[in-house]
Amino acid sequence: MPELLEVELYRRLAVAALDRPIASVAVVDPHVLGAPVSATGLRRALVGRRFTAARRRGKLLLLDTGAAGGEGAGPTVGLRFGMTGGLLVDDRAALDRLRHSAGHYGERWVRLRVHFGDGGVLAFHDPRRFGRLLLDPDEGALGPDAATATVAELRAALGTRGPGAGPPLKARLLDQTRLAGVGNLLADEILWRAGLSPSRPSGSLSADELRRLHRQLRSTLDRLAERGGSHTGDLMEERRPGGRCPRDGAELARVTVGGRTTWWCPAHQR
DNA sequence: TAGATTGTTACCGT
DNA sequence: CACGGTAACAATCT
Repeated sequence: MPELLEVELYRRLAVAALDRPIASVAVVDPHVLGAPVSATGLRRALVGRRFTAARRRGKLLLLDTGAAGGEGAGPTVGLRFGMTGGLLVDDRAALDRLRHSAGHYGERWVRLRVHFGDGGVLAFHDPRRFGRLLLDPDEGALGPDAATATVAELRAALGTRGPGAGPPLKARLLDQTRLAGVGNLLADEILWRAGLSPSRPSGSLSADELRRLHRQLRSTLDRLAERGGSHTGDLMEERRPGGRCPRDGAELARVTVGGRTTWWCPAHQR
């Protein structure tokens, strides 16, 4: 579920966890910790501190820490939500439902808890266990955030190797090191709205097509944010055999691009 | 039951 | 070596 739009909702929820002293950390499932982080190491890094800022870059949620009393910066916690991760603060969720979780947040899928001195708790929830907690993640490894990327940044992300060159356009949109935040559902929706084929060579866009893609990137994120998330696109209900293009009624094609299932309209996406 | 799933990454071949 | 495609990961849902 979590693409950029969902992680932004998690970020806003996480603001409620700021400036509260961290009393203890319960690693319910050690699997959520990346190899270099141990449960004791994480406790040592966090207990006695507090979260001071909730930031986001692409699909990565970043929680900066400082000393509980005031001065003294601590490590930054990075939360990567994988396919099914979610966040709860004081038992409130950013999203009412999560797919792959029987429509609710179950106790059995809580992988990590951060307890605050006031009795509250921040919980990391992840049925499928692709999510990870990272300490001081390399933010520079991610491309510019898709929600704020400029046309020039988008052009750089796609590459400029010229006509016929480069990987499929969709594969580049999904490459988090070039542009951060777009996942499989958003990529299909954006390309559908922009009228561009997912398999166009990434370097083959004209200046006009590039501007169109940039405009649709922005407007799609705005529109789906209003509607409630990455799964609220016009294409979503048609992602099935026999699904039809909501714009022109043509039967959608299912292909694999960039290793992901891709639905697109051969009639108007060029 | 077989097949699919919204993310990331190690590995393999060109 | 750089680049790009594939499988693997884990658990659940249709």
